[in-house]
Amino acid sequence: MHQIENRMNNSVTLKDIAKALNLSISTISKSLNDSYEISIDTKQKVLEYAQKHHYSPNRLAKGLKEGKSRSIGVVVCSLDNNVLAQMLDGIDTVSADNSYQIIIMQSKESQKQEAACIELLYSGGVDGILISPACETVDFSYLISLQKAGLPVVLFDRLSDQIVTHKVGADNFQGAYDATMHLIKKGYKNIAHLNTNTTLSIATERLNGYKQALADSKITYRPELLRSCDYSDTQKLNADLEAAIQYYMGLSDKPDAIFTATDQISTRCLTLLNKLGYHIPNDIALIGFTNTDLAEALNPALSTVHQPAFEIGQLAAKKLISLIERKNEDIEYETVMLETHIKARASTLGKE
Amino acid sequence: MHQIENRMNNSVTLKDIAKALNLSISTISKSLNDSYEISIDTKQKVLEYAQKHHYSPNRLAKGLKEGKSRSIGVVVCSLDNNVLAQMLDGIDTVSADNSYQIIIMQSKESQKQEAACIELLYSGGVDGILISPACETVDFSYLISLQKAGLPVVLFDRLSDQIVTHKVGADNFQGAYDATMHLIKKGYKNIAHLNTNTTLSIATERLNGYKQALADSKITYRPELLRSCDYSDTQKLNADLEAAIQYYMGLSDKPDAIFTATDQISTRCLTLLNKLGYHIPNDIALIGFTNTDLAEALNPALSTVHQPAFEIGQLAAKKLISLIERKNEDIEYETVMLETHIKARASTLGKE
DNA sequence: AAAAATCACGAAATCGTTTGCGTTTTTAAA
DNA sequence: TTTAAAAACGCAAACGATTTCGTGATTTTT
Repeated sequence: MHQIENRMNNSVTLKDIAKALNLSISTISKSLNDSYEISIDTKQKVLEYAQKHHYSPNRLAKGLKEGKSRSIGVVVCSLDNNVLAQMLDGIDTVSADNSYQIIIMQSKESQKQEAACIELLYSGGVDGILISPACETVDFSYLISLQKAGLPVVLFDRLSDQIVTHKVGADNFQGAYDATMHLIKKGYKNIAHLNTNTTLSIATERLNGYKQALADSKITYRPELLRSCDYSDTQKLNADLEAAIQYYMGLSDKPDAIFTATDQISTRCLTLLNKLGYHIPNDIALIGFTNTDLAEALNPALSTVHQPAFEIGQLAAKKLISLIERKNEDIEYETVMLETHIKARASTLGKE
Repeated sequence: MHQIENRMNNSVTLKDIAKALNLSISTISKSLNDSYEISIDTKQKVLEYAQKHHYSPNRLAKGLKEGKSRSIGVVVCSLDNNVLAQMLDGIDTVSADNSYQIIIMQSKESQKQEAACIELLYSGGVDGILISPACETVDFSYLISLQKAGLPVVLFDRLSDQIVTHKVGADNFQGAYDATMHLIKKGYKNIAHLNTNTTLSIATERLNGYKQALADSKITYRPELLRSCDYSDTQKLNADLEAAIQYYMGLSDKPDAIFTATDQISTRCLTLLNKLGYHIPNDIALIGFTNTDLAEALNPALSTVHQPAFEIGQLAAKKLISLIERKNEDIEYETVMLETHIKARASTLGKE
């Protein structure tokens, strides 16, 4: 009874094959693993039987025995996110190529939930963790303790100085610099910047790029042109954005262009500007970070800073797998920032 | 040596706690599972020690023992897909609430790769599988054999008659019907339909809804207004779409509106129409299935058929979990089709 | 005070693998 | 022919958890 009830599924096990072929379990195992200890004849028989009966090793048992599960945990703030979806695609592609499964979990931007995800992944025996930290997350001590316990961790997308490991992201500073420079070259002088209210690397780096471009162009940075929006939920974000736009437009020295820092902010800002009746780019120009395929089709076509999301995912996964597969050697951790690309479109057509 | 090397990670095990507290492994296990066999004092001590040392049960071991892994396999054609991302979000939300992990795999629309995914998930000991089949997939026998072997399977998004189980999707027929009716009410008479070249349920149902709406409105269905585009890759899709549009516009009796069947087709069609210099909706109106948040911001704002993707994901996950958790009872399988919603915007403003 | 019941805990089997080592059989060398 | 060396295979422990059953110790009942 019990031994049948508790079977994971009806799949054949080594024991089944052993019984059927009148051999021992270890012989079966070794045959399937092509051990030198087993004769060719026996191997042949075993392999044949195994294929005929669709034997596939139980990953749980194998994982338990070997101390690894050939699975990678991925923690992101949300699945429903353009850029992240592309990164996940990249991660999955590389993982699949190396026969790793990925287990994706959502932090929903909550530090607490993120910790729960990591905890679950860890106890689930993942071989490593890929993480794009929640914007709430300031304390990396938990992750660090796991890392010290031997769990390979790689940061992607959103990076942090608080933990020493491989990190893969976009060159946000340069991207922001280029975007701002693009505006300046197009003749815009009063450039506003809409960012998040977080301390995320992507936020600060983009802000710094913006500032640097201004400085290099001898344009004085006007703090009143920087607005930060609540990133905790969509409702608040929209409200903050609308307030920011109204604020900008009410300024005596109005901005003539906006550089937006994230996907969400960029597209919503465009929507809101349209809704509030402002003409882009005549009333105000707009360029922003976003990876949407629809930039071209927007009203007007939106100039964007495009990041190589798929490639970031790929590289991050490669880095993690390399970490997993040579745990012993001591490695030099590196931070890779992939180039972004400016796609100039109608929303930054230029003055006059 | 070996017993340390092979440790999954440095996390504490029951054995560790047993040794530290000078108790047996079974006592520890029972304490943590709040067994009546253990005294309150002992439980207290064990619990305290466990918490202090961040004990968390090894999921592999637990899964192996119990014959289940508290994980759900999800197979989709792609991660980088708006609608699917929303569905995955829904799936994940419900799964997390019920402490299941989800393992997502991509079929990339390949039947072969899909089979490999399922195989991997099965041997990985998932407790059930959620699948939106690849468009190549015509043969469900493999999935059916696993199902017969006791693996709960639920179809979502793309449904099929070939397998008997719970199925959750959008009411595609009604959605298409409503979209076509919307066009008709707005005064359009020559309504073209752009669909995929697949035999997917979502494709045929939407086609049927389109036809029914025409029939109910006494408009004769003109087969020459139906075009199917290659869905295997983006390149071909774009080429086919452009050809289709040129074809439509070259017709002596040109269509005055297009109803597009999928997210990809809808947004690309809009982009292409703009690119080719046609004015929407003056030259031709457009309505299509898509869930993009950007419909409002497109040029022009795109009328859409919106499907409750998140809810579909949620419901599918609920159905699967119910299947997993009462395997024994015999269930009546049902197919649920959630309502879609027409969002009328500028791209179907109406004639004159 | 003796018998019975209850309580608190430990030993051991089990899930499906892998693997070091021992054992038997065959083959090669002395 | 005797001995040494491969070759081919089986035994058993181990991974970490759960669970059945058995066994002393304590408490309750008679």
